[in-house]
Amino acid sequence: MDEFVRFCPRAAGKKRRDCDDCVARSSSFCAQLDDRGLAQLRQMSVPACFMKNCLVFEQGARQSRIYMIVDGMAKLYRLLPDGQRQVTCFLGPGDLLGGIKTSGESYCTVQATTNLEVCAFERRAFLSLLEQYPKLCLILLAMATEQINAQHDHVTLLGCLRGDQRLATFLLMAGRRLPGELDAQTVTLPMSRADIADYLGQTVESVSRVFGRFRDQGYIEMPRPSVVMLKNLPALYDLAGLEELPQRRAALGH
Amino acid sequence: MDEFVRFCPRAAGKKRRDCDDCVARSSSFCAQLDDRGLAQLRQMSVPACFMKNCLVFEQGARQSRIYMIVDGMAKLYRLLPDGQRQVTCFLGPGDLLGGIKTSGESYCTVQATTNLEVCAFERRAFLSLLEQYPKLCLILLAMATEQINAQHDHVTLLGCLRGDQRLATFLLMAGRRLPGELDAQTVTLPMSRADIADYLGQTVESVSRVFGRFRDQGYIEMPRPSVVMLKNLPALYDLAGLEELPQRRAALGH
DNA sequence: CGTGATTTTGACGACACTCAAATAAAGTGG
DNA sequence: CCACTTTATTTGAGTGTCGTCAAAATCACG
Repeated sequence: MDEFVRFCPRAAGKKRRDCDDCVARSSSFCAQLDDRGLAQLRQMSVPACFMKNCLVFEQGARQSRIYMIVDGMAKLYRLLPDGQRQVTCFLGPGDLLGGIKTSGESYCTVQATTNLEVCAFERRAFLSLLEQYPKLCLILLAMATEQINAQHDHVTLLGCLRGDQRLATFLLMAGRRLPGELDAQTVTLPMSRADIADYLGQTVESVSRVFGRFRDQGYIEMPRPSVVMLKNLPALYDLAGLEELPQRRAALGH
Repeated sequence: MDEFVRFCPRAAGKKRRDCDDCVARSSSFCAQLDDRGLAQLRQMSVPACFMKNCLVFEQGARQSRIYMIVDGMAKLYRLLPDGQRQVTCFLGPGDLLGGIKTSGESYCTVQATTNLEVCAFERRAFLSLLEQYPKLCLILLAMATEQINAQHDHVTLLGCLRGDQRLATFLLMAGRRLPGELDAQTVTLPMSRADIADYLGQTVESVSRVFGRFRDQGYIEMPRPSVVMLKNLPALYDLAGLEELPQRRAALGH
């Protein structure tokens, strides 16, 4: 446990959070374990902390641990040789960091977007638990499938949408995910404009311009850059375009 | 089995392929099963066929079957309400169609890019086999993780690269995957320009222009549009940019 | 060999990027 | 707590890339 404290001084004095108080207990794979399994999992887990901007994993490095986010947000990105960056996803409470890939090589860099509270597992111990609990494996498979769908969404966003449509989609996504009502009017963005830009495949300037246009059009208000109040949800949904699943048949080929 | 024949008349008279002759036997999850498991899997599987351009799954439809590609290529795509299309990936021999998601809802449309030979499983039977063979589940998890990585690559391609870089990446990818040597000079593209464009997030015209420029620059030769000879691999690799993993540290944040 | 679909090419316009500077916000030390 | 420094965000002007529309050339198929 000592080892983890260095990531976050505040972790030192902190009492361990009870599993029953943990978001993951109901939302993540923990929810599917029986009491014995949970006890086993808890025994092999260690609470840990990463400060904002801390690197959790680095692209190409071996990783011997797996983390589950308990609180905060992390971003996952790739760096290109020419210095460009692509943020592939933002992960929050209940999400796993480190994947399950056998090789143990990380193709992505994972960085704490906010201060991060996690539950840490030794990769090897976690894998052996997997073998004992086939059901757990199915759950991870379901989680992986969801991840794939999320990536498909992202690909579609990048491949098909204009800048304003991308940001509208992003804001609605953030509104649904972050604390607040479902009809969320106020969204607190835990990431910088640069993070958003690199997620949306655009430059900071372009993203900022769209923010400005949304403000001028009355779609949003921004008391601070990180606080966005969605004042015209219909307009944003209309822009986003990815939301409703099209029911019509493929008119292509055949 | 009757039912499957309608997809492809040619399947009717065809003798069942022996598992030992199947690409998947060595490359896909079949490789990891013991004799008993393979026998069980084989018993519950049915050979099937889809003709070129046939829809295997439709976006939003329930799917009661899972297919493994034995021969040919399929494309996976999403349709947007406005008619735009995003091809999220091309799948080949050894790849699974239909995912394992519990809901059984397909978020993507799957269409045969070439005539397709598959091995069909009832979803329910397949899932019960999963519970019997925990190891199989781990393999699927590994496959899913690979898919996620592939999607990350795609996201990065769409988010960071210019048109010429995208096509260069695509051609090299195709060269590595399709039949032919590793130093493949000649690539036979089994998909149309429209498919490539929708995969690369561009219009047919833009893609065609890049093809033309590559030809003019001597990077490639095209006896026919579907046959591309890579004449200057270094130049293409240089353009692609995604290939080499950057070893340098993140200079961001922290 | 003729027909229809795919692919290529051209001209023009819109969107997003680059570079540069101003403004606002956040962090630091007195 | 305030002035100062540093960083993040916004705004502006000019350019390049890619999309749109239209037409020609090529390819695939019967």
